Amino acid sequence: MVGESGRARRERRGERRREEILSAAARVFAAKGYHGATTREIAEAADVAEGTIFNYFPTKRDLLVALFERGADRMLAVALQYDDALPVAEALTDRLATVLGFYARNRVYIRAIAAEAWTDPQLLETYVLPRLQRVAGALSEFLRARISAGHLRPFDCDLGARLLMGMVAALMLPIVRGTQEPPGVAERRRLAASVVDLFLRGVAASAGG
Amino acid sequence: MVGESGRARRERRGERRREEILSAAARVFAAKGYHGATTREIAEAADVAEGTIFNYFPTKRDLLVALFERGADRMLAVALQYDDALPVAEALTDRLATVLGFYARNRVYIRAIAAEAWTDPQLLETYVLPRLQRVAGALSEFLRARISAGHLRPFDCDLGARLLMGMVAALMLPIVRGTQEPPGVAERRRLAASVVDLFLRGVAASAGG
Amino acid sequence: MVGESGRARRERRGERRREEILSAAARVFAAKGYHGATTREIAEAADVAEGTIFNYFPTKRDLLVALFERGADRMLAVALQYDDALPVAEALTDRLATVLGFYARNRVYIRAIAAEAWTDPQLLETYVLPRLQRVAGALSEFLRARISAGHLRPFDCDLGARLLMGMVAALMLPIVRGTQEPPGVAERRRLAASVVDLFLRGVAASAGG
Amino acid sequence: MVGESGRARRERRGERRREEILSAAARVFAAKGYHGATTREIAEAADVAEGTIFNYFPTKRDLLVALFERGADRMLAVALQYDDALPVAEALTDRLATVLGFYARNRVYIRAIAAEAWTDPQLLETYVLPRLQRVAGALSEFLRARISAGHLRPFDCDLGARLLMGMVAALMLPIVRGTQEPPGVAERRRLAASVVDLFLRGVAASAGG
DNA sequence: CATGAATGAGTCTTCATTCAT
DNA sequence: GATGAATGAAGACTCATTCAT
Repeated sequence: MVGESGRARRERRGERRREEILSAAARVFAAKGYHGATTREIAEAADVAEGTIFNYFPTKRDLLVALFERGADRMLAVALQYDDALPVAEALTDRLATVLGFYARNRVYIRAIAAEAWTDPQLLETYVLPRLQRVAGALSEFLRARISAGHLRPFDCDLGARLLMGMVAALMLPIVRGTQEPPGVAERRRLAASVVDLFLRGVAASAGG
Repeated sequence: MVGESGRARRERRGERRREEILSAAARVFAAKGYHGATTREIAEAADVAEGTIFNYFPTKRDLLVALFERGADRMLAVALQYDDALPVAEALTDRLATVLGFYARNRVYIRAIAAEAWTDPQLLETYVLPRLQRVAGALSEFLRARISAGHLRPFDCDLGARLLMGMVAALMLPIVRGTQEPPGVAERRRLAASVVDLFLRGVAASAGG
Repeated sequence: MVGESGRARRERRGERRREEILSAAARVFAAKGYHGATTREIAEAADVAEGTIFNYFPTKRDLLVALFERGADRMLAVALQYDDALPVAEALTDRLATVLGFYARNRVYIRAIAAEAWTDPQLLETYVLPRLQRVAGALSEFLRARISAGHLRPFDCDLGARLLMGMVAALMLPIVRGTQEPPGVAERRRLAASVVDLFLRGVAASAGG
Repeated sequence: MVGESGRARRERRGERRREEILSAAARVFAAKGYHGATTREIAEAADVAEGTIFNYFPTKRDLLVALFERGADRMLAVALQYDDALPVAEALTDRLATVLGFYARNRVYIRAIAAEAWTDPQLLETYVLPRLQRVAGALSEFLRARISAGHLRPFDCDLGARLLMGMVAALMLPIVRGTQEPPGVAERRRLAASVVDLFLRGVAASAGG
C-alpha cells in the first residue's frame, strides 16, 4: 500500500505550490500591475525563492497567461446558462446577480489581468475577445428567444446584449478597481433587479417620453 | 523690423515640437502600452533625438501626465452641457452622439492612457475619477430635472446615470481598443438614438415585463 | 553532518565577494576618481558582472560610503593612543611612525576617498571632520599633559596639534598620491624622528632665534 | 580718431566676457566640484547662454585648465621671494603671512581646483607639482642660506621646507574648504608668527625634552 | 558673436532568467 | 525540486558639444 505515495503525493504538492505562486502573482499584479510587479516580489508573496517560480512557469509572462486561462473558463461557466423556464425578468436577474458575484469574488484576478488585456493584443485576442463574444452571443440568443416567445418587444438583440454587459461592467468597475467594497449577496440581487427593471421598462414617463 | 523676430517664432516652434513629441508618445503608448514603449521608440516616432524628449518633458511619466491633462478637460467640455429646451430623447441623443464623436476622434489618446489609469492610483485619482464624477453628476442632475418636469418616471438617477455611461462605454470599447472601425457621424447618431430609445422605453413587450 | 552546511559557507562567500567588489572600487576610484570611474570598470576590476555590484551595494555612491566607513575607524584605532610611560620624543615618534605606516598601507583607499571628501560636504561632515577632530583632540591632550608634567614648555596645544598633523600630511601626500614610493618601516621611523626632533628642538641656532 | 575703437574695444569686451565666464566657473566648481557642475549652471552663473561658453573655451575641461593656469603663476609670484636683509624670523613670518593672504583671497579658486588636481594626473603634473617644487626649492634655499650664515642650526632643509609647507596647508585647509572664516590681515600675521616661533624654537622645555 | 534647441554617446540601475549548490 | 547569487541586456535620463538662426 505504498500506493499513491511517491509520485502522486509529489504531484499534488507540486500542484499546490503552483497554485500558491499563481495566486501570489495575482495579488502582486493586482496591486502594482504586471510591469510594476517584480518576480522577487511575487516570490516573497508566495514565500518561495525567486528561482522556484521558474520551476513552475517558464517566464513571468506565463504567470499572466495562466491567470487568463484560469479565469476565462470560470467566467464562461457562470455567464452562459440562462434558465428558460423562468420569466424573463427573473431569468435575467438571476444571471446578472450570478455574474456580479463572480466579479466580486474574483475582483483581484480581474484587476490583475485587465490592464494587460487592454495593452496586449495577443492576450486580448486569445483569451478575452472570444469569451466576451460567447457571453454576448448567449445573452443575445436568450433575448431573441424571448422575443419570439412574445416576452419582449422586437429590438436589436446584439446591441441590447452589449448594452446590458456595459451596464453590468459599469456597476462592477469600482469594485474591481478596489475603490468600493464588494456588495453582499442581497445587495447584488438588488442591483441586478434594478438593472433588469430599467432594461425592461425603461425610464420614460408612463405614456412614452 | 522683421516683424515678430526670433523669440516669438522660436517659441511657436517649441510649442509645435512639444505637440509632435506628445502625439508621437500617444501613438506609441497606444500601440505598446506605457511600459512597453521606450523613449527611443517615441523619439523615433517623433523624428527627434532621444535627448530632445527630455528638453520638453522632464521624465517619461510626464508624457503620460501631459496626455491625461490634455484629454481630461476636453472631455468635460463635451460631456457636461445638456440642452434643457429639447425633449428628453433628443437632448440625450444629442449628448450621447457628441460623446461618441469625442471618443472616436480621441481614440488613440484614450487607448494610450486607459491601461495606466487602471493601474496607477495617482493618475486615476487625480485625473480620471474627478472627471467621471462630474460627468455622472451632470447626467444625474439632468435626469432628476426631467423627472421633476414629469418627462421621466421616478427612479434612482445616480444608478441610471452610471448605467447609461456603462452603455456608452460598451459601445466605444472596441473602437477605442482598435478592434473595430470608428463610426461616422450618421452611425454615431443612430447608435445614440438606439441607446436612448432602449433607456427610455425598455424592451419589455407591451406595457409590462 | 557536513559541518557548517550551505548557509554559513554561502554567507562567507558573500562577505568575500563584497570585499572583492569594494577593493576593486577602491582601486578604480583611486585611479580615476569617483566620477571618472564607471560601474562597468569596477565590475571588470572585480571580475563580476555589472549587475552583481548592485546585489551588494544599492548605488555606486554606497561603494564610496562603504570605503569611508571601513577606513574611518581603522584610522582612529591607530591615531589615538599615546604611551604616557615613554619620554615625549619617543611617545610622539612612536605614534607618528605608526600613523605613517597606516597611511602607507592604506594609501590606495585614502587616495580613492580624498577627492570626494573634499568635494562632498555630506561625506566630509559625516566621516572625515569628526575623526580628524578626535585625532587632533587626542594629540592636543597629550601635549597638554606633557606641559603639565614639565616635559614641554607652555604653548598653544591646539595649534601645535594641527601643525603636527599638517607636517605628517605633508610627508604622506606624495606617497598617498602615488608620486612617490611608500617608505619601509625603518624609513618611516627615521622620518617620524626627524619631525619630532624639529617639533621639539626647533631649528634656531644655539638657544634662541 | 576712430583709432582703437573697432577691433581693440571688441577685444577688450571679449577679454572681460572670458573673465566673467571663468570666474563663474570657479564659483560653480567650488560649490559642486568639477563633475557636479554643469555647463548650464556655469552659463547661468555667468549670465550668458550655454553656447557662449564654447566661444571662449573649446571644452569644459579647458575652463579647469584656465583656472589652473591663472592660479599657478600668481602663487609663484607670492611664494618665492624671501627678504635676505631681514632676520630669519621676520623674513619667514613675512613670507608665510603673505602666503596665507594669498590662500585667503583665492580660497574659492583653490577649492575649485584642488579636488581635480588630486584626481587628474595630467593637471597635477603640468601645473601643480612643478609649482610646488619651485616653492619648496626656494624655501629650502632660503633655509640653507641662513644655516650658512649661522642663523639656523644645520638640519635637512628639504625636509624642513616640506614640513613648513605642511603646517601652512594645515592652517589654511578649513578656510579653503569653507568651514572656517578667512582670517584678517592681523590674524594672519599672528598665525604666521606662531608657526615660525614653533619652527624656530621647538616646544621642548628649556633644557632639551 | 550670442543664443539655446538638438544631439546622442555614455551612465547608472533594474530585473527576468540561469544555474551551481 | 528548492535556493538565491550571478548575469547582462535593456532602459531612462544626463549633459557636453554643435550649429542653424
